[in-house]
Amino acid sequence: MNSIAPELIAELKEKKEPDKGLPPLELKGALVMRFAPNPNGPPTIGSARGIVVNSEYTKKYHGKLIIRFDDTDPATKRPMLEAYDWYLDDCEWLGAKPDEVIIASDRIAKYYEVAEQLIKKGGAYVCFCEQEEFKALKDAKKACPHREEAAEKNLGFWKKMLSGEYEEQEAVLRIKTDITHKDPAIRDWVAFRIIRTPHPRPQVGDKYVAWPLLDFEGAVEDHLLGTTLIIRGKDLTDSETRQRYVYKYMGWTYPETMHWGRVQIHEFGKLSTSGLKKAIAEGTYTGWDDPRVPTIRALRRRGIRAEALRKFMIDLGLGETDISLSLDTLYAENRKLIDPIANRYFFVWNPVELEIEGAEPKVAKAPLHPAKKELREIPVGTKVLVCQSDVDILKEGERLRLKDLYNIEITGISPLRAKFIGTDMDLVKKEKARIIHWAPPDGLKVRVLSPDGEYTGIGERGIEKELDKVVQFERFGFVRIDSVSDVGVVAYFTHK
RNA sequence: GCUCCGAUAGUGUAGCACGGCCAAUCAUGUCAGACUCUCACUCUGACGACUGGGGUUCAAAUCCCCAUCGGAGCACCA
Repeated sequence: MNSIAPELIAELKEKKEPDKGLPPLELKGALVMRFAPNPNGPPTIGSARGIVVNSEYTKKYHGKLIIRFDDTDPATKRPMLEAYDWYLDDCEWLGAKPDEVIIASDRIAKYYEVAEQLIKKGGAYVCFCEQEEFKALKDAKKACPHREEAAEKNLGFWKKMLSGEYEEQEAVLRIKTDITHKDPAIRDWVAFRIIRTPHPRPQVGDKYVAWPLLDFEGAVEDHLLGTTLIIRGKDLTDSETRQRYVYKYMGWTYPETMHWGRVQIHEFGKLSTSGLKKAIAEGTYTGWDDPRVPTIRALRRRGIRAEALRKFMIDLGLGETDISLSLDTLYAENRKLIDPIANRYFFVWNPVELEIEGAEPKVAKAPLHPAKKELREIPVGTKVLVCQSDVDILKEGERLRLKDLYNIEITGISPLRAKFIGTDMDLVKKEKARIIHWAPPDGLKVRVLSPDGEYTGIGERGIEKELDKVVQFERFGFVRIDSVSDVGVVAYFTHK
């Protein structure tokens, strides 16, 4: 076979190895995609999926990527002023710099225009029903009295809505769908409501009282922006059916859509943006980049590479099933990137002093990285620090190796004492003695902030030169050196 | 309750549009071993799945039906 038709073999192989990760797209024309967050908090790991998947497709198919801030709720999901920049910053970090940035609250007038046209076409009406009253009617597949009002009259009501003559809850603009639609979620949905709370953006402030809901704002924007493909969470699947009514009235073409299921991360559980906001305000977390928090900022601070996060997200694919995953895979991905470049250092947490008899002061030499020749030098006297967790399993008389230093025999547990017994590696090779790491008593104070708490101890000198770099604390894990000061070094735990 | 959607190893995923190349891919995980002056890395090996039941067919992970389980929407949130 190989000799008669090698190209067939190649073709078969190609079929067997389709695009790993994201499914290929069947495009009819140019690709325009958007990522549309509400900036009511910083981008989370969940946002990263949207950012990465959208950008991956637009990169692959030479499309256009738009980031659109859906910030049309000044009250319930109130936008956070800093978050706009955080999104742009994290997008850029993730290699997803958008071609265009749109802020919905700057474009309210455009939504008003469409609303007016819809009213004129008889596709929308101002409804004065109380919420429960309308729900009862809707559930019974019955129209409310306002539904049949003439377009002219509705136009008048609409103008009053805009000029602030109605209070909150008093009037809404509804899109006329099919009041008997088999799915109650579709029946005459709300497009605009009154909100008296000023918008946090000073450019907008109290300029408007009639605010569009997401389904309306998104419908208009996706048309205006020329979006050709929408990928979003499956919680928004019904939006498509609702929005299609607007598109039908206006004679627009609806974009293609794809949806993904909910993602839950084991390590973080069910943390909502509002829940996090509260926990931060209460001081449970130190901020939006606390290592225990599922934001992109936190991962960055911990030394996770954008490349690893991208691959992680792409490998998830686009399933509609809800998924529940562990960050282990992300860590494994990241480890592949940082292990070859991270320098190695000793860090002793919960240090215990160990006095060594018969040891001459010397300078220990250890490789900066196991694959490289460069050495780091650590001056040692007759005392070293070792981890409490190593001491816990130590027995008197045990012989062991202090890594890159020399061999000792334990002569006492408390206080901890040992005697120098040589430098020969045979102790490890023939006697299978344990090797533990250590630090000089006059080393650097180090604090490591990790998702499961804080570790404090002493690290060898040299760590202070690695500011902002990811290093490996041997037998501990990878950390990013976050700050270096007189009081010591602060590191953020990356992963094992 | 009404309306949609989904289900492949512990986890995530490929395969499903067009049934046979599938005793099912890849990654991660776990365990064992090799290497190593780290419990890291690397290498080797092992473990582990088509939700269940019917049907169609020579042939079903793939098509059809039912059941079960899971999720989403039914907001003047996004």
